[in-house]
Amino acid sequence: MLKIGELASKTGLTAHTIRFYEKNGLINASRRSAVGYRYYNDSDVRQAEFVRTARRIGFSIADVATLLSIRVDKRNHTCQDVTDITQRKLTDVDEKISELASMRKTLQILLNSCSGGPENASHCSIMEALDASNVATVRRRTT
Amino acid sequence: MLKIGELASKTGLTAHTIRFYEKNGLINASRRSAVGYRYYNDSDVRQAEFVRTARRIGFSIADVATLLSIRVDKRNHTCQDVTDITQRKLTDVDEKISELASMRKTLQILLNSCSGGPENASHCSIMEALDASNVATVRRRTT
DNA sequence: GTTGACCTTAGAGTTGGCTCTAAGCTTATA
DNA sequence: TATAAGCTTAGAGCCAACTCTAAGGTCAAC
Repeated sequence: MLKIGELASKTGLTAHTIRFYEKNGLINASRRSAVGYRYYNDSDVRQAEFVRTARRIGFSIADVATLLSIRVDKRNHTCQDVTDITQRKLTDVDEKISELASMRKTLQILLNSCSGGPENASHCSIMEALDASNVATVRRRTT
Repeated sequence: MLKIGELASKTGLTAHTIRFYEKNGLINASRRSAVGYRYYNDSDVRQAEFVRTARRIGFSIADVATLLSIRVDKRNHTCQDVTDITQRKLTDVDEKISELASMRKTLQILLNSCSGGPENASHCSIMEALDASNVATVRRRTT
C-alpha cells in the first residue's frame, strides 16, 4: 500500500494532482488510515497509471472519467463506445491542427514578405499587411 | 465618428470585447461625449481593425500591444523587431502543432487497433493499450 | 412621454487543469 | 524528544481571453 507521495513518484503526478483527480472521480484510495492518510493498493495504482496515460494522450478529464466507467464494466460496454470517444478526440485534434496550420501559413507568408533587417519599420510589409485588414494581400519577397 | 456598437458591427468584435481591449490598451476612443459615450474616428477604426487582424492571425493580446507600439512609432523600430515577434509566434505554433501531431498519431494508432464493433469491450485493444501504460505496445489491426 | 435600443461602470464568472496556501496533524529518523 | 518530512482539509489563485451581470443613464422614434 502506497501513500500519496509514493503514488506520486511512481506515476509522475504530484500529490496535489492526485487529490485533484480524486475530487474529479478519476483516482481513489481504497483505504484511509485511522488519521486519514490515503493508501493505494495495486489496483488503485493501475488505475492511476491508466489515468495518467489517457491524460498524456490528450483525453480530457471528462473523457477519462467516461473511459474509467467503461473500464470497470467492460462487459456492458462495446468497442464502439471506446472508439467513439477516441474518434471524437481525433476530430478535435484535427480541428485544432487545421486552425494552427492556417495560422502557421499566414505567419510564414508574413515572414517571407519582410527582410527582417535593421532598417526602420516605416515600410515593413508585415505592418502593412496587418494594416490592410486583409492579410491575403501580402506578397512574398522576390529580392 | 462611430459609437461602440457601430464599431462593433464594423469590426466583428462585440462591444464587450472592445471595452475589454480598451482596458488592455489595444483600442481607444479618441473622444467621449459629455455623458461618457465612446466615439471612434477613422484612425481609431483602423487601429481596431489592425487589432482584430492581428488577433485572428493568432497573436496574443501582449503581442498585439507590442505590435501597436511599433505601429505608432515605426521610425524608431526595425523590421527585425516585427519579424522577431512573428518568428516567436511561428515557433509557438509549430510547437503546438507537433504536440497535437503526436497526440493525433497515438489516437490514430489506437483507432486502427480496434474494430469499433458492437462486441463488448472485455478485450478492447484500446482499453488494453491504456492499461499497458505504454501506448507504444499497441498494434495495428491486421484483420 | 413612453417605449426600446443603446450606452455607462465595476466587477464577477467562464473554461480546463491544475497549482498553491494556510494551518495544523502524523510519522520517521537521529 | 526534537526536528523534518510528509500528510490532511477547504478553498483560493492562476492562465488567457473573453463574457456577462447589475443597476442605471441616454437617445431616437413614434
